[in-house]
Amino acid sequence: MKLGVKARVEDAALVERRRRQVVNAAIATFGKRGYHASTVRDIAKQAGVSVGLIYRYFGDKEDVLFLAIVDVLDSYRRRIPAGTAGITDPLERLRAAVHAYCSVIDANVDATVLAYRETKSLRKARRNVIKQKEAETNALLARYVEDCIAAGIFDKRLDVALFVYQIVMFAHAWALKAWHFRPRMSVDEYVARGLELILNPPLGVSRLRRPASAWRRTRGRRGRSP
Amino acid sequence: MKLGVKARVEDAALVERRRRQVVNAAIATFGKRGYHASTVRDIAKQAGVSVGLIYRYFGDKEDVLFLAIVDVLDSYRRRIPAGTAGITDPLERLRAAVHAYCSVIDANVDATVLAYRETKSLRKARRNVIKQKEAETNALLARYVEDCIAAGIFDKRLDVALFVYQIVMFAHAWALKAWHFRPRMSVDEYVARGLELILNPPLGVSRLRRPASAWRRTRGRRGRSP
Amino acid sequence: MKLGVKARVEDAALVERRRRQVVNAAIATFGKRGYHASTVRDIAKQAGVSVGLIYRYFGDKEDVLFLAIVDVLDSYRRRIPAGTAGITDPLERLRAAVHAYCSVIDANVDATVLAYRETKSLRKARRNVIKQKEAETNALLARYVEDCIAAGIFDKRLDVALFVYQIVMFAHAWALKAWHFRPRMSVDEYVARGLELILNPPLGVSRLRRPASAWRRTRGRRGRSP
Amino acid sequence: MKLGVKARVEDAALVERRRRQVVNAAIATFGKRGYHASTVRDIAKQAGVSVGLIYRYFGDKEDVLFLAIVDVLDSYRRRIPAGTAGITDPLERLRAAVHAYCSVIDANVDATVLAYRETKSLRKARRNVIKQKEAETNALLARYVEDCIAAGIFDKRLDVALFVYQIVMFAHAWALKAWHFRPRMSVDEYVARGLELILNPPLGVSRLRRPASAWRRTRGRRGRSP
DNA sequence: CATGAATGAGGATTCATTCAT
DNA sequence: CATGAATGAATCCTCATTCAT
Repeated sequence: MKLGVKARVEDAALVERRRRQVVNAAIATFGKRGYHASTVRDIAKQAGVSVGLIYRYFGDKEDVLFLAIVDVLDSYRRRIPAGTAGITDPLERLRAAVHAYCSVIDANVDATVLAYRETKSLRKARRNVIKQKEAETNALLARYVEDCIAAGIFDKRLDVALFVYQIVMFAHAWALKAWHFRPRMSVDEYVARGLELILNPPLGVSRLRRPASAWRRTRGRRGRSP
Repeated sequence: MKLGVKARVEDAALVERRRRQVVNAAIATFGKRGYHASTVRDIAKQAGVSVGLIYRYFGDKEDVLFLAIVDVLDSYRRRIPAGTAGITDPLERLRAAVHAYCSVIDANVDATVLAYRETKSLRKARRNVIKQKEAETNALLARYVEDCIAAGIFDKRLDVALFVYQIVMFAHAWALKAWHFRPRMSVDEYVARGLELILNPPLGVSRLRRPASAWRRTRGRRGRSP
Repeated sequence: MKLGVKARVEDAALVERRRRQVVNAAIATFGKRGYHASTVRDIAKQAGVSVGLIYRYFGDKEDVLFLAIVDVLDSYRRRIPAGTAGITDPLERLRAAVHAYCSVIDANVDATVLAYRETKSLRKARRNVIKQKEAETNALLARYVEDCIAAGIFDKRLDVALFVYQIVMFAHAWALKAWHFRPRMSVDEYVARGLELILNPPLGVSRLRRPASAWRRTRGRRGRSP
Repeated sequence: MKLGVKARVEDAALVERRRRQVVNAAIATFGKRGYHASTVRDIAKQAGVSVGLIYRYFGDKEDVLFLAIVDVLDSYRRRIPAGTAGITDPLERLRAAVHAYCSVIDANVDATVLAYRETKSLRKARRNVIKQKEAETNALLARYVEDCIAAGIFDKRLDVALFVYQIVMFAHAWALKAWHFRPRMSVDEYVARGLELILNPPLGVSRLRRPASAWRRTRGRRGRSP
């Protein structure tokens, strides 16, 4: 009864296996044609099972979408730490994390776009689960960023929350704007050029302390005295 | 027969008026419930017209979606220049453009998300029109960025293409992640904090470190020493 | 929105007409094959309309069943008074009522059986409406019976409630056991023989007053002198 | 291969036992939710066996319904004689039979209603078996009635066939109109009051009036002259 | 030009039945 | 003999689209 989705089959291992089988097919199908345009029959065919089987492992079509999206988000949370394993230098670790993030997305462009397009097709409670999953991934990145701050690599006044979102959007953009980027460069190049743009400012550049009220407008030339 | 959508009614002015009426209703309806979950009846009711009428001004439901998305994208292209009118300082103009962009999006969060979610529901030819519209908006921003470079405010080696996309994603994020940002800050604060993050690097900060294997063409140390 | 069933069409007269058309078809179809075994398509075909149309005048298949059963019961309540119009002699009026009741049932055997079989397929609230309708018909008969008592034709100690149910069951039996009776006699004969059985005792035969508690058991010899 | 229902299991005693187990579950389940609304899984669960097992002892779902209804009718035929055992007075025996009949029905209201509702769901040949069973029960009662006539308790011109049906309908009404009667009286009271109504005429009461056109063979004035 | 009643193809879902273990 | 996972035909219902008024 994982995440509120209940199966009509007991054997937990079988449920796990069948659900993976169907979810993979669903990601492929939804990813290609979208949720509403995909029929349950399409998914069944793609998964090589009968329509009936799907309904023995999922309550309804929305359940399939839900677990598909959860699966995508979980793969981020699993692979980002995997991609940074063993790296101790905080900045290199952050770079590696971004690279890992973009790589998973690159391997799952359709799935990522799916998560964006169709989360709204879920009922509220489930949208919240999705947001929670996303928050967890963001927390991973936030940790790496904070490590950089702690190590003195990034300025301590860095706007961490927004910075993390900048990274997230950068990674997601590889999927959301794949039609633009993919014909023009590899993920690796994308990451390299993107990090260049994103990282330089935090990189030890001192930020003038600014009064809290001073958001917006006039920002004087700055920093980095020689 | 604007953009390949043809009406069964002659009077051009009427066509224009009716289409606007329907498109506005469609943006509201699609934005709230999504394209597939919205019925043509929903749109008709929202627009205060009959279902039949819609089919006299649009070929089918997809036509409505198409013109709705086009309308959204056009509003960006119209309002960004409007928001920068009269500003001569290149950097301030860019800032103003970003602010304008985020403001339009703020005023049309649902519509923006709609464009993201449902562009894939259009047939290929029309998706390309949408991409073209988006490219035009991007070109607008690129122009402002290049003005900054020309004015010596940004380093001439700035990765303009990616930088523009960074801005675009930043603006879109306000809609795509509205559930996160909106409860936490105003658009104005969002723009101020975001520009802080985004603009600093192009603002001529020397880059201290480069990845061992420098992606892409060599980039010399740079610029803009005081 | 008669009886909680709502149409998606405004024109009340049209709703009335279409519903009658569909209900008639439904009574025929349900009556022949039963509710569950009849498909909405069957009903549509029988009514000479499209499936879609049915759903514009009824919320779902159960609504059709409901209005079909209501229609049957209403026809009883309408035709029994019609069959007794002008008859002033209380006993003759009761006889006429029974005859009318059995005649309507004879004209609608399938529909009557339908009401018996499928009322349980309705949700509780609607079952109660049905019961109410039935009670109204019973009240009609009860009135006629009481008139006979008032006229001194029936003994005033007659168990009216049960007597009415006896009549009701007698009438319904013509439908419920149609397979038995119909090959053996006409409704007219059925009514005549039945009334013979049913009416004789109340017909002025004095009933020994019996203590209220004496229900059941020992009933002294009566009538029937040795 | 009882009554044309064949098992895929040899052991006759086992077949008997399993079928009883399943039939009991089926009566409970069908009785509660009706035949069509009950799934084979429901029955299996209620019986504490697997779905597969049911198909080893019954050909299909209809077989289960058939044997369930047969079982109900058989219980009538078994318990009516049981309820009259040892009673020699013909009238008392008839009274006892009616009481026994109503008591079995009271103990199986759902099952009785089931037989009414769902007999039509059986194919013709089986409906005939059911009718035959019912006829056998009726024959039982007819015998008791005729004994009363033979004993001179009932008039010999009594319309036996219809009189028996009157009794049958009276008994069935306790189930068919249970929602009405059960809250108002006990079975015992029901039987007592009902017999009062039913028996009086056969008990040799003179018939005062006859319809102008006397249906059926002439019936002379009888018994009990004033 | 505007309306909205009517259509019916298409899709989600259920459940009787089979069969490998 | 017993199980229950798997199947897919069958059904309800929706909704884009048409067309007579």
